[in-house]
Amino acid sequence: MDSEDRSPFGYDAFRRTCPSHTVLEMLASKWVYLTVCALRRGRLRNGELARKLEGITPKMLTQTLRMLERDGLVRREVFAVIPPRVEYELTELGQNLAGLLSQIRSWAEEHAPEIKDARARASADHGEMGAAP
Amino acid sequence: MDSEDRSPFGYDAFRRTCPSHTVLEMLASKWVYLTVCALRRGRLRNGELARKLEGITPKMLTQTLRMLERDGLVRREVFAVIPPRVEYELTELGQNLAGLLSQIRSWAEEHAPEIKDARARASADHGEMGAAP
DNA sequence: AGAATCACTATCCATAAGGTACCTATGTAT
DNA sequence: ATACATAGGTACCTTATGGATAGTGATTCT
Repeated sequence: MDSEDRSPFGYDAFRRTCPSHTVLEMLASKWVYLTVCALRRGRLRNGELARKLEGITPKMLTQTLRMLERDGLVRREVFAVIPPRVEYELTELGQNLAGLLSQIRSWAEEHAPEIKDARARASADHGEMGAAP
Repeated sequence: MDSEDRSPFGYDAFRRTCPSHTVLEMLASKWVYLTVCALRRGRLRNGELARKLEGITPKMLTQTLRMLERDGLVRREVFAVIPPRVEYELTELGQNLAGLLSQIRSWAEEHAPEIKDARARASADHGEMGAAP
């Protein structure tokens, strides 16, 4: 039965021409996850985001925010002052998504140890480079 | 307050050296989403997955499955027959995750129209190439 | 005999991620 | 007066990654 696989909306993310597939593609980015999670509890400025998202480069931050804005998940507000001030906040749609993405983040944090162990076991089974006494 | 941002597990996905950050990185792939969703209701063979995940290349399928296996989300079973028979199924950890990823998939399918509209509006505002009467 | 199934593997190329440097405009410090 | 800091970017370049194409070996189907 495939009926369980199809959403009741007529969209099917398994088909690469389906709009929902491109949505999934857009969500499949660690910076999207983290940016949306970071904005979850309120608006932030560019610099605040840059500090919160450890390791993000200005280019990736701008790119990610522009994409989220384009897709209607983030609202960008510019204040005409010097030095410039720009604030970002989630739209309603974005907040809706943020709930789910936060769950994924929590899952990642909760199960990180298990996965770390699994990886260690995998490289021990495979790599097998330790000099056994 | 940052307290709400930190999980009760001592892991913080915002820090790029945290194991949970690498877990998030691993999850940030459309093929991971779709593969885990596809295996949600039972074990499948390589070929069955290849047909279900429209557009995936054999390389990406193998790569994705190997990664999921390495991280303990998928179990791989080989039958020593000719022609070869290999089956994949979710581990308990994988099934646990599949619930969340299915929600993301449903969200993508449910909100695809809104996002499509937002994109159309964005390119209309920006592109602005239509000859206005 | 030739094609198809099956589960991969190897190779190449285009795209995307990522890093560094620089730009705008102002106020402040020296 | 020159230099620096702030803030929010853009431009340029290098390196990973994703994706396309073709091939492997053994067997069954037509």
